[in-house]
Amino acid sequence: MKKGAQTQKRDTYHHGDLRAQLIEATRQLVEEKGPDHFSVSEACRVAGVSTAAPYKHFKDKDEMLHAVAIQGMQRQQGQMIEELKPYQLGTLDRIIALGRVYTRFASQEPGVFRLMFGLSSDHDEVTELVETGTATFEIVQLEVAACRGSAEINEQDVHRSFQLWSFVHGLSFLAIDGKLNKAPMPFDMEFMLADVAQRVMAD
Amino acid sequence: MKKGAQTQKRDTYHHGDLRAQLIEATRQLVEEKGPDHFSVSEACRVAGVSTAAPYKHFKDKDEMLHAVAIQGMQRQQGQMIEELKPYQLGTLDRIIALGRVYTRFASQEPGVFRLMFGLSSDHDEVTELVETGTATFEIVQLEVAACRGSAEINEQDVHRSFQLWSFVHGLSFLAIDGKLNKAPMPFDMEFMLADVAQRVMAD
DNA sequence: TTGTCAAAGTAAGAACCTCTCACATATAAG
DNA sequence: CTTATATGTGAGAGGTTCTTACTTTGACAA
Repeated sequence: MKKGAQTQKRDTYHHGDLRAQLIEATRQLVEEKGPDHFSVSEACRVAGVSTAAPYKHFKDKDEMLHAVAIQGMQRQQGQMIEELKPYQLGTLDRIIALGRVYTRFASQEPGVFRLMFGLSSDHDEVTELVETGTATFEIVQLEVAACRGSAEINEQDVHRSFQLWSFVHGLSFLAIDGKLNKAPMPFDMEFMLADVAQRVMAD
Repeated sequence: MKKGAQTQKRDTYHHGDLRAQLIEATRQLVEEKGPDHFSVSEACRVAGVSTAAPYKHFKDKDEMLHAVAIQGMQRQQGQMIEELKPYQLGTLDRIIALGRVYTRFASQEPGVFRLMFGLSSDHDEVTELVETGTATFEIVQLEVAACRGSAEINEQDVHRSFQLWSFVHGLSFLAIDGKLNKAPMPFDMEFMLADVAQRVMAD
């Protein structure tokens, strides 16, 4: 008889890979209850360890959340690279694909997405988070330049990339906040992405 | 000798206007420490009452935060109406003005802005919040229609309004998250707003 | 003027929470 | 086999949210 997926039991004193399991438990709980309303002790219960255990692996609660945010950024970036594959370099479809991944990620993992951007915890100071974010934005900029037929990013490309990022970023938040379904007409995400991509990339 | 703006003293047993003062204390603290890291007891210390007092006026912590979010929405809406005044009806300048208020509000009150949108607390169920938000979006839609020279909002207007909203919403978040200053060139917010407004409103 | 009631405060405490400390146990390296 | 180190635990200090029973006070009817 299993005792609820809630709590893990273990026969060894040492855990094996507590750090990874705590991150996973944190991710789950953040998704379930939201980044606010997450508690370290609950993560401990899920992982089946004492409430003191996490502090061997993380400085504090915020660092646990940071770890989940970092993994989220990496997952998001991975999905982008994957999604680009079917499309030919230099096409608008690739820009649209990046936007699709962004909004889809937010919809599928709203808790983690909020963690990545919505919290006030000083993310500036988490270098790994900043670096992953910068790398992802680099991908966008390169795609925008490629649409011009260039491999070099110029000032206009940066500008357009920020416009695209702002748009999908806001769209994602509005989506997970449930603001889009209040519209009088059905909301067509794919059309919205394509329309904006075309407008921003137009001369 | 004043005893630090920290704690209010009072000679009467009854407070007078505790609800309002608690909301103000909450707003201050949310701004200072961020929506996460806000504590009811600290607000009580600021207001100079026992930690049980708030529960005569609010169901729980979340309801206090909701109250601040609602006031934020109302303040934002007020600023929009004010900012529109100098500009002639039906001009792009009015669209730009709305965007300017949105991003400016976020920059000036990032804590409250995050509270209004960034938290997972079920804002759907706070009718006053939803209603104010809807009313504000109505203003945007009317301006978009007016740009077409119409007083009626059609489907395309709704569509464009969502594009504009998404954009300024995302831009605001990126701004308060400090993502915009990483750019290689200086970031010109006003130009960005104007450029996007023009692109979205173009035929 | 006075009696009573409801509104709005308090003190105390239950049930959480984060994080620290001293201590226990297992693993890997010599 | 011994020992150092990494990784776990139990206990607890001090903070938090929220409830309960009690107190104070202002308002209003008699």
